Amino acid sequence: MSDTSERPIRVRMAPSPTGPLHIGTARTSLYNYLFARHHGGTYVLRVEDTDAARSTVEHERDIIDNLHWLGISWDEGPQVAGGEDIGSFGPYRQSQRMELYAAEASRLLEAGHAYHCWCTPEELEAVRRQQEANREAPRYNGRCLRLTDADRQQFAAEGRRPAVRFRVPAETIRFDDLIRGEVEFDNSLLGDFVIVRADGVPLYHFVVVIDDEKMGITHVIRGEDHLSNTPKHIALIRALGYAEPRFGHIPLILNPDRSKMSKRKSQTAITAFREQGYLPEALVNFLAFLGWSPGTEEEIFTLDELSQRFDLDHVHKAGAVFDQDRLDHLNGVYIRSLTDEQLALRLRPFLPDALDDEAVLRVAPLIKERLVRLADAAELTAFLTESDGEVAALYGVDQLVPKGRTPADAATALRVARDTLAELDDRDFAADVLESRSRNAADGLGWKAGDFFRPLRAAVTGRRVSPPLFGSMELLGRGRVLARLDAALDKVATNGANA
RNA sequence: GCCCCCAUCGUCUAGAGGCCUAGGACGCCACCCUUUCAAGGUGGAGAUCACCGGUUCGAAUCCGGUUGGGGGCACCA
Repeated sequence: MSDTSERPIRVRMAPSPTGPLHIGTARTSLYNYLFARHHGGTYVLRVEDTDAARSTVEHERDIIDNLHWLGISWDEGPQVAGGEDIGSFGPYRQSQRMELYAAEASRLLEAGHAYHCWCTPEELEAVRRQQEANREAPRYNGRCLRLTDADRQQFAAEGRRPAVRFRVPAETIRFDDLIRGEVEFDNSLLGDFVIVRADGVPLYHFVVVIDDEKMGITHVIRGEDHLSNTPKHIALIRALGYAEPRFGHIPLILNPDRSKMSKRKSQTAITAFREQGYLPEALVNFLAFLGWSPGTEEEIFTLDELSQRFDLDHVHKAGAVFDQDRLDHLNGVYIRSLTDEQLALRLRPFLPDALDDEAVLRVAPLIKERLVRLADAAELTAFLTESDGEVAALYGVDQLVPKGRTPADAATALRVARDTLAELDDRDFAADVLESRSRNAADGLGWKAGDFFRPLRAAVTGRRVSPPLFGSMELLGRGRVLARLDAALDKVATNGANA
């Protein structure tokens, strides 16, 4: 067994384009990236698309785009947009490496480390069911290991095509996991597993081992769900005469019920987070802390800072529940750290075209402090673009009338505000003027501020998630504010009379 | 069923024998600030460190067991 510690560090991420970039894949990729950067190693992207039926170019696009979006870059990887592969260990798509896998399978076959299996899926299923009924471990019973040549000819004559099974040596496999320490498995408990399907497609456990060797991978950092697969990989590595890399298994990201995070129970696609307006900086910061900490009480880090601080010693062993509240908080922190100009730029794709760039820039500082996700901006600023009629439909009388007040009270507040506004001409119309006038009016009535401003807010914005009242009025313009006030007044009058 | 991994506030975590009557953050509650919503500030509730036993003068920290949780056992990755 060769010593990998002398080799230059090479790590990889190996996403499978059978779905959009998953939050767990993103986190594993991030850890590998940080590990490579921290140690000055090489970071490789390899696309695991052997399963042609489930892999799509759209998913590969999504994965690559979103990895870029997160700020994760790689030193070697597949060519995109008709370009060349980057790096000399390619091709970096497994679908382009099929001859290699076939050659290695033949090698194993010839050496007697693998054999043909003619069992049909139905036969296999029957055996499995029988084993379950007998409360035995579900594993291959080794039937095709004892076949005669006559049997084989018979199967071939029936038109059956054989799969290739790896003959797992009955031995104890030990390895020193980078995160979990010494781990030991008894491979005699394993059944011989398929490495090449009957249709000639090589399977994951097989190709991952071949590619990690051929690409010179020294450290395999992956999710804990692969811990029990590692003894299979090591057995394969030995049979093929490869160098054994170091393995490190990071804890899983969990659903709130502590099961492995899944699409069924949680939102897992990075694209979805992106579309909701999470900042990549926030997501990266959040993901890094799901299973790792710098060992101090600091918690806001950029990608570069993480690269400097990251090390496997501080990676946890226990799984971590994905905490949406915490992500939201972090996102707010990052949004607030943006300048108005930066925020406006990020906000642009989330706001309707009807708002021109200048309007977006004016809106940015108004909503910055209450923005959780960029997509929320659409709701916070909806009052700017909706027609007055549509806005009027959004609120009901109950929202116009504060608790403990009557419709008549609400009408008074609205009227005072409208009359105050009417005194101002367009030139004077400014938030600070309006604000001081309104406050005086509320004072004059001896009203609590909240009771006075609540009908105003509902009338002007018609929104539950409220932008700052006076800023909104200024953005809207005097004419439209007056119109909305009048509409609200009508509503209170008619509904109040009916009540 | 078999194998493996894990176990500090609801959640993310600090903690690698005495600094811990266990610290920070999110969330929650209260107050302050703002005569609006947030943001911000201050304070509070919240963990007998899963349980039992051992080692030690001393254990959240080391060892063993128990319980609980998770993962794996595909002609998916």
